[in-house]
This record gives sequence, C-alpha cells and structure tokens, in this order.
Amino acid sequence: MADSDDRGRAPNIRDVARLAGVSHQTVSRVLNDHPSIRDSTKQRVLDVMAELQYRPNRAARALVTHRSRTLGVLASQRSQYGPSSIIQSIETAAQDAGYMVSTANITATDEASIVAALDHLTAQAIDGLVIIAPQVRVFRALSNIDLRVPFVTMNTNEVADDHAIAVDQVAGARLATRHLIELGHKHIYHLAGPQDWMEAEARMRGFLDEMNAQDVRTTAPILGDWSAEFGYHAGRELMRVRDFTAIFSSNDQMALGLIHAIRDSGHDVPRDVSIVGFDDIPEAAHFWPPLTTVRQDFPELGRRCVAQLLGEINGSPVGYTGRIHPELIVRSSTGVPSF
Amino acid sequence: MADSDDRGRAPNIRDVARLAGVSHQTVSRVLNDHPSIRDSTKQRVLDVMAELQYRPNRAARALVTHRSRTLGVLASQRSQYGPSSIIQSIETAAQDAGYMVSTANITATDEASIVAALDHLTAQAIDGLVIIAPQVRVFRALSNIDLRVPFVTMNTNEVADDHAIAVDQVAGARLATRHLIELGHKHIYHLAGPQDWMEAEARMRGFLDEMNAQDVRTTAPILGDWSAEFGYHAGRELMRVRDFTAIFSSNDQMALGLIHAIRDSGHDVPRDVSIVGFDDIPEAAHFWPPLTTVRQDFPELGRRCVAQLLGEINGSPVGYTGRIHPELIVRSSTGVPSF
DNA sequence: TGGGTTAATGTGCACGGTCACATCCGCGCG
DNA sequence: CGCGCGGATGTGACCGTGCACATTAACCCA
Repeated sequence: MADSDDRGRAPNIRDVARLAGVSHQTVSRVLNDHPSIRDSTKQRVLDVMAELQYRPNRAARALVTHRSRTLGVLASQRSQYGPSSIIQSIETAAQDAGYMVSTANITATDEASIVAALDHLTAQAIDGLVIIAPQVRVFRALSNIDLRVPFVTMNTNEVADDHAIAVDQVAGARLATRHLIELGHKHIYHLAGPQDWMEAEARMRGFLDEMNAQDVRTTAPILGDWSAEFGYHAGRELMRVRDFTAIFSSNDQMALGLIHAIRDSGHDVPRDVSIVGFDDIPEAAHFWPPLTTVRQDFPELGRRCVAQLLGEINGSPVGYTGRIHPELIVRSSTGVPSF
Repeated sequence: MADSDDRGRAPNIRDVARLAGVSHQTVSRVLNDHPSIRDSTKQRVLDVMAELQYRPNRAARALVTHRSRTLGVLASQRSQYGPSSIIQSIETAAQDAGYMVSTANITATDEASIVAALDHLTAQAIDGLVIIAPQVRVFRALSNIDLRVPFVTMNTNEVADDHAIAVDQVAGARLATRHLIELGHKHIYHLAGPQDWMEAEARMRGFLDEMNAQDVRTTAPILGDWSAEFGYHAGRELMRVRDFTAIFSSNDQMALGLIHAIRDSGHDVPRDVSIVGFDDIPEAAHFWPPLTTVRQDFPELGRRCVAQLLGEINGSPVGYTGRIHPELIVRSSTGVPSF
C-alpha cells in the first residue's frame, strides 16, 4: 500500500517513466522529439502516456524554459468585423503552432487604459505580442514599457518597420478612389476613420494620393469613428449641401450609415450618390444597394503575424514577405454620376 | 563580485526578500495579501518590488497552486457580432478578476474538430471553461472528455442545468412574435438558426409558443445558418409564394438578407412584409429600413459567466441569479399588414 | 513568575518539467 | 587489444513560488 497511489493527482513524467521502465529524462526526450531515442523505447513510453492519459504540465515547462507558449493580442473594438476576424485568424494560426492566445482589450483611449492592458499582457509572460489596435497612442505607450518580447503590428507606414505586417491600405484606398474617378466622378468626399488609427490614416492617404494623381479636385476628408451611427449623421450633414456625387468611406459600417442618411434625405444610391466602403464585411453584399467595397485577406494576415512572431521567438526571423494586396469588389452602390 | 549579479535574469521573490531584509515567505505573504503582516514590513517589501520592477512568475505559481488563473472559451463563428461581443465581455470581466482568457475556435462542425478544440484548451490547464458555441454536438463531445474543471454555457433548456447562464431566448422570441401578432399579422414565418444551436432552438420554441398562445396558424420554420447570404436565398424562395405578411428572423444578419431579397423581388419592407430580427447589432439601426429587433445584454452575460465560474473555482458557487431578459427594439421594419 | 495564546516571521520541501553532465555499451580501427 | 567515439539512457540540480510546520516575540491572565 505504499506505492501505486493514484489519489486524484495527475500523472507526471516520473509516473510515466516508472511504468515504462525508463528514467524521467527519457520520457522528457520523447516529449521533445529528441533524435537519439530508440524507436522501441519511444513507443513504449507513448503507450504508457496514452494509458495514463498523461498531459504535460505547461506551467512546469514554462518555469524552466522561460517560454509560456502564449501570444498576446492587444485589441480594441473587437466586436467589430475587422478586428474580430483578425483575432480569429491569429488564434487559428497560433493553435496550429501549439501556442495559445491571450487577448487584452482597450476600452478607453486614454494612455492609462492602454498601459493597463499592456500590463495585463506582460504579466502573463507572453512570448510575443500582436497589436491590432494600431493607434498612435498605443505606440507611444509601447515605448514607455519595456516589453522584452517581440511584437508585430498592422503598421502601414512607408517607414520600414521590422514589426509591421503590412496590408497595403494605401493601395486599397487608391483602388476604391480610382474606381470612382473612372466612373466619371469629379466631386468625391472621403469619410475617414479616426486619425488616431494608422489604417484610417493610410486609407486617407491613399485617397488623397489617387485624387492628386488623377488631378481631381480634392476636398478635406471628414473624420469619423468607424460606426454606422457616425456615418448616418455625417451623411445628413453632407446632404444639406450636396456638392458631390460620390463618397469613399473608410469602412463598411460608416458606408451603411451614409446610405441610410442619403435615403432619409430623399435621395438614392447610386443614382444621386455613389458609395464605396472598405473591409467587405459579410453583410455588405446584402446592403441596399449591395456595397462596392475593398476586401482584405484577414486569414492571411493572421497567419503572417503568427509566422513572424514565432520566427523571432525561435531566433529564425521570417523576412519581409511583401505586402498583402486588397481587392476591389464592385457591386451596385457605385455608378456613373448623374450630373 | 560574488553577489549582486543581475545578468539579465528577472528578479524573483528571494531577490526581493534579500533587499528587503526579510524571508522569501514574507514576500510571498505580501503578494497574497496575507493578514498577519506588519504594515511597515509590507510597505518595505512593496518598495523593493517597485524598485526592482518585480513581477510574480505565473508559471511558478501555477505549478504549485495547480491554478493557472486562465479561463478557456470555446467559441465558433466568432467574427460574428454576438459571439465576439460575448467574448469581449468575458475577457473584460476576467481581466478585472486578474484572470486571463484563452480562446479556441471550432471551425468545422464535425466531432473531431470539437474534440481538438477542447483538447487545445484542456492542454492549457484552464481553471474554467465558457462555452459560447452551444451546439448539441459540443455537449456530446463534452461528455466524452473529462474536463475536470467547472464550465458554464449559454444553455436555454428548461431542464435545470447548473452550468447554464440563461438569457431568456424564449422570452425574447415571444416578444418579437407578439409584436407582429399585435400589429395584426396572421401569416408569419420564422427563419430559424441552425437547429444544432441551442439558441436557435430556443428562439424557435419561443416563436411557436407565442403563436400557439395567441392562436395564430403556424407554419413550419425555415432552418438557416445565421448568414445574410442564406437569408437572401430563403427570401427569394419565399417571395415566389408570398403567403405571409411577416417574418421573424432568428438573427439580424439573416433579416438583412431577407430584406434584400424582398426588395429584389420588387416588394417593400414593411409595406408588403414586416421583418423582425434578433441581436440588435450596431448596424441594425441603419438597415433600410431600420430593423425592429431584440436586444440582449451581452456585457451582463459575460460578467455572469465569469462570476459563476470564479465562484465554482473558489468553492463559493454563485447561485442561480435569474435569467437575463431581452428587450424589443421597435424600428421601421415592422408595420400593419397590407392585406 | 510561568504557561498558554496569538501575531509575525523563518525554514525546508514539493510542484513537474528541462538542462548539463555522467554513464554505459557496442563498434571500428590502428 | 586498448582506445576513441557516438548513440542511448540515467542522475542530480534547478527554475520561482506556496504550503506545512517551526520558531520567535509579545502579551495576557492566573
């Protein structure tokens, strides 16, 4: 009655070792795919593991290796389609690599809340960090905190940045703008996202670049907050003047609000105003009218984030793998101008 | 040169203890808010911690306490508004309690993929599990796996279930249905969600219950997949017969697809057909027409999930705190029937 | 004055892995 | 035949924390 006591305690490598007739170190080697283990021994150990339903203890492993096999994600607005899609794809890619993902959300925009979220993550002993709330403030906060781990972000600056996984937002915005110009629009507004967001800034820049390149008169963009609600109110305001025939919205939700406002003002899309969105949320195809928009490859984005991080963590950095190019999806919310 | 070597190694409680002139155990007590520590001692320790930028090592703590301070979330379709909102609220509540959250996503619907996701989570040594993909299959998979941790789910069965955090989906669906009946509709369809989902099943039941209670002729619900795309195709089919004046959709996205289809068929909402959705996604207010729908209190839901789990984990279970009652939001997609 | 009680702190070990190093064995070769 | 070598495995220490238990000081009351 001295041995073989399995009173609830989960089995550890020594239990496995004892039953397999080897040392705990041999079991550890099997776990880590060490090359010099005889096949017969390995199989015997694996059998015992299966029998005991052995599961390696991550905490113990993390304690000695100083690796938690956890990636952190700093997000904001994560109930929105873009962020949540990216998180999901990161999650999937990480899971495939045997990593877990811990997320922290920024609710307020003040620096204190950002620092708190970063604190929460660093307290988890994460091995790497993905920032999908690339607000300028976040970067400022980032520089005040010693992360001690590799991180990547959705940066879109031309400035070469080792941490940036780039979707070419500028190119996407130019695609959208060019589409409107080619239809014959001469008076185009841009409803931008919060300028605190790098994506918003990049899309706005793409818009302005293309307008200039095509020599079209540019008007100052309107700065929004990504929400349909804002799009609606901005639309109501704009329709009182009506000195334009098209609007390029920085995301689909604001585009939806715009359409709503235009119609509430007694006008029609695309007859009176053409609208282009950005993101191609699944609902965009069923807006009334179905929305012309720009699609981003979120799954690919997530995969690249994880690949880059794991590369850095394991000391074999993945080089700059080129930008991801968005795609213009033409539906019925755009047409030739009426005047 | 024998002591005071800080070659990159992160400080631990013994480092803190040495500098504070106490034992490592005293430091540990400060960390865990042990009552019998003299204030002066405690302050001295805290000062040293701040100076050293000491951070407790979670792995070491988890190793000895057998608690990872991590909650798992099993989700699916998490780029959709409902799931992602719940995840966010869970995340926030957990963060406030000093817990981290690890999510696993179910992509496929086969049992193998469910088991794989659960495996991924249990391998993380989670302390508790929230299941927000309450498909029937998940529960079947669940019974085959020995979780060994408390879990909660969004179950909505009448069957008293200790694990269920209940939003009264049935009541929400009845609210929506009653609204249509009170407007005078006699021929109402229901576009349900996948019956594999408990929410979908509960909303359908609410619909049928109310129809029976009000003695309205019931037609067999259509089984959808939550997507706007499906709503569109279902709508096109339905409009070929047109033996109804209202549709209650099990979520807002499908409702959007329905509206699109009705309009594509040359009809109008709500003039020819009234539509009610479920969820009140932020965009619903800006659909054309703005959607009448049922709102759920997601933040409260997340808080309750976490509260219940932490209660069970710490051995002081929170009792059944009553159901969360959804709210009907009346907008312009519903009106009196035209015939 | 002394024994009991409680508050405040210290001591050593356990948790479950990995790592560095030691050991053992069989084989080829000068 | 002895030596070196490399494959296969074992031994013991260590990672940073919390727990059980021991210890000390202080205080109270008979």
